[in-house]
Parts: sequence; C-alpha cells; structure tokens
Amino acid sequence: MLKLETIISLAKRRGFIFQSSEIYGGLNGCWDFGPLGVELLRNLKELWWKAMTYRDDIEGLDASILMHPRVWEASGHVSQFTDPMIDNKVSKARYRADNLIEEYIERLRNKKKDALADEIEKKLSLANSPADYYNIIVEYKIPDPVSGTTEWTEVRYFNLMFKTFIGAVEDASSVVYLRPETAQGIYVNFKNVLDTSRQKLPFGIAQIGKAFRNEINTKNFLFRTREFEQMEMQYFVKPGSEDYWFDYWMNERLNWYLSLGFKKEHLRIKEHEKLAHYASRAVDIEFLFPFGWGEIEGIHSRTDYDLRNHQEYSGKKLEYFDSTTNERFIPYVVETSGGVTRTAMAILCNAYDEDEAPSEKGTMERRTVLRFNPNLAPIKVAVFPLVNKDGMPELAKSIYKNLQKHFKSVYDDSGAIGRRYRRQDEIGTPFCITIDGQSLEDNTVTIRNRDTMVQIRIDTSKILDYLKDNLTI
RNA sequence: GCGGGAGUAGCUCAGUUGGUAGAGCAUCAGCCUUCCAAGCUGAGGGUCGCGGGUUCGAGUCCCGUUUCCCGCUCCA
Repeated sequence: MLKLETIISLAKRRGFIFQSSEIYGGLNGCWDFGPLGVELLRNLKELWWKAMTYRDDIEGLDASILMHPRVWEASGHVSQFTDPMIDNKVSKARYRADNLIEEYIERLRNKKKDALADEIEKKLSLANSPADYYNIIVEYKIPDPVSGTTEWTEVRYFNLMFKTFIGAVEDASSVVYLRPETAQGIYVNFKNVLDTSRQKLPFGIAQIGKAFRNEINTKNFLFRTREFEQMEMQYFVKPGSEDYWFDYWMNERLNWYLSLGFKKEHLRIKEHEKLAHYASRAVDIEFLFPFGWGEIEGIHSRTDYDLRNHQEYSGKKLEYFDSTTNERFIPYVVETSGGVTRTAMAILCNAYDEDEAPSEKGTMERRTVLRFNPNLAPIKVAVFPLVNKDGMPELAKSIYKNLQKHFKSVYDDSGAIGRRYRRQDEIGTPFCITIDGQSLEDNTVTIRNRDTMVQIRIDTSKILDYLKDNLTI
C-alpha cells in the first residue's frame, strides 16, 4: 500500500515539491513546486487548456484575483462562506453552531418531540448572527454530544475568505478579498466575452488560476491547502438543456482523466447528496489517494443562480438573446471545476510504482519508477554517452543540444549507464537515448522505453520524429 | 480544533547513565566502465525544527512554540 510519506519524500528528494518557507520552519499548508514539479504542473495545465479551449465553443479568460467586494455578496460567499463556530469548554470539541443545532433537532424528532423540534427549527432559520446561534444553544440547553455538558464558548464567525485592503487606509471601505474560487471571474465577464467573441449558446469560458481559502485545518499534503490552483470551465446553456450538458461534461471530464493515464479503478464519480445553495445537481470526480477517496474535480449544475445574482447586484443585464427564437433569458451554467494542485498530487500517486530491473550481475533489483503519461513527464528525454570516450560524448551532446530546442531534455554522463537509467526512471522520463560504439559507425542510437526498458535502434535523423509521434506537448 | 506519533546532512536513519555529532544512499571532482543503481579515490554538506529553562556542560532532561504524518472534527 502506497504511503503518502513515500510520495512526499520522493517529491522532496527529486525537486518536485518543497515546503513553503522551509528555512523558517515552514508555513502550515503551503507548498512550493520545485524544478520538476513546476514542469509537471505546466504540462498538466497545458493539456487541460488544449482539451478545453482548442474547440469551437470555449473561450479562455484570465481574471484578476482581487475583485469588487460586491462580487462576493452576490455570489453568496460573504454570507454562506462564513461558518459560525462554537467550542465546548469541557471536551474541547469544536462545532459549527448551525450543525450542532440541526443535530439536536434531529435527535428531538427521533424522540418524537416534534413540537419542540419545530420551534427550534424556526428560530434557526431566522438566525443570522453569532448571538442568534448562541442564544438558541443556551436557551434550549443543547448539550455537547461528546461531554454531555452545556459549557459553551461564545459563537464566533469564521469566514473562509482571506481579507486584505486596497490602498493606504485599512478600514471597512477598503476591504477586498482574495478570491475563494475562480468561477466568479468568469460570471462577471460573461457579457464581455459574449459581446466580443461572437459565440452563441451553448458556449463556455475556461480559466486557470489561483484561489485562496482560509481553511480551519489543512491536511494531506497538497490535498487541503489554503492556496491552490483551479482549472475551471463554465458552460452557458439554454435553460432546460442543463441535464444533457451535465452528463456530457461529466463523461468528457472523466475521459480526460483516463486519457492522462489514471487507472480506472482509482477513479469514481460521487453524486452529492447535500447540494450547495447554488446547485441543482453536483458530482465529484474522485481519485483514490493513499488516505482514501478525494475530490479532484467537481461538475456542478449551477442553474442561473450566479448570473441572476450578479444581474441583480450590479444592475446590469446579463441576459442572452436567442435570435432564432427571439427569446431573452439568463443562461444556465454547467461548471467543471478541477483542482490543479490536487490533480498534480494524484498524478504523482498514480504514477508511482516499484518493479524489478535486471542488474549487471544478472539478478533482479528493485527500481522506483514514475509511470507518467509522457505528455505530463517533467523531462521528456535524457541523452547519455554509453562511455565517456571515443567521441561518444561529442555526438551525444550535439544530439542533446538539438533535442533541447524542442523538448525539455537532460544530458547525463555521470556514473554507470544503469545508474543513469534509474535516475530518469525515478523522475518519470519516458525516453532515454544512448550513444554507443555503433552510433559512431552508422549514425544510429538506441531509445529506451521507461516502462518496458526495451530499446529500439533508430537513425539519428529519425529521433525527433520518434519523439513527436509519442508526445503532443 | 482535539488525541496520538514524529522532526538529527538532500533522502532514510543511528546517536549509550547529559561530555564539542555518525552511517548508508544521494551530490560534486577525478578514475574505471561498451546497456540497466549500490566499483575505486577524494571532497563538500548539520548552530540536531525554532525559542526559553535546568546544568560546569544539552541532540539527550524540563517548558513553550512550529511543521509534517495518522485518527477524529470540519470541508458554503
């Protein structure tokens, strides 16, 4: 069973991922991508960008991280992204106050005390301040499920949006938020893109960018972090066709992950039982991480919730006019929201493998290999002279220099040939080219396949074609 | 946020009743090497997570703090 620590250790050792501000002791839940990690990340984003925007019906966008504060009122983040938290003084357990009350209501119903349950439920529905929640908990002596006591702290609001200030004065009027999702940058630009792109419904807008959530707890390496990157596409459709497009994008996105080399048995679709305030249907594409199943992408049917709210809050019409039917309406949205950071981590877990390779003694030795899809691999090709003499390094270097113009390549002449293959296996380089004695005579080289360790011999003039046949980026 | 575990070289770890820090691998230089790591020689690299305290003296004992892992809780 693959351990997360194995991945973290390899990622550090080979320069994929470092802890943020490591020399200062690290910063909770923040990570940096090193030389190989950034290549992996860029490849992932490039493949997504091509899959999403190299088609007729999707346009790209890159919106700013800081947005008008009213955006987050319209989206519901100011009210909904705020959790009322309460601590029990005896058990030290922490709860969301509304969840605590809801659970209590449910227990009352199980005991057939429906009248009391209804009464509390009505008050809960009206609650919109920390004091409201606190008063309900005190008034009805709601106990801590753990300790059974009613020794509670006050209710405190915990907003998951990072706050900062625009300009020199740090007061309420200058507050702005770091965006907690990239989607709103697309919605507020819906009209701009529609007006300038000559698109007709259905069409989508795709964006890759950072988002920030001030999570109470970070955990599981890159899985739950406060700063993360999303790759999102909002697909605008005619109301009534959202179910069709939901299924279409769910299949499309699942197949994309399969095309990246994700094992079928490590992916699943998980239907949401509890829907968010904006959604009429939602599924997660989940990956089986070492710590269990976790979401790497969400497909959400968001109705016209966002555009309608932005239209109301901004006072600007965000309707679409269908000239074939002369109808005017606010489009519905089907969203595909993928986590770049999480998927990068899933790719590392999915690619990690240990198998056996023959040693020069003829025995089988264990090897560590990252079986990346070649397009995702940070380094595409490594070039080695079999030995450092007889003109092999010169020929190898000239081949390497030429390949470097087209693909991320490395040159390595240090140590035995087997050791050099293993170095590349461990970082997932799909192809290794070796220049040997025969190369000097007939201008051929061997190309070794990372997964099978099988070599083929081809003419030096065919190397680039071979690589281009096996790589799309 | 709660509970448990851990933090010593880039990685994996050792370090005795408290006495000025080690190994293997990795890295670098050189040698050897004609296809799958763990051959040879040499070198660099650690204020032992950080901050206090006890002590003549702390990697080791005490307190605080931080980071990571595991389990809960949480995850509009």
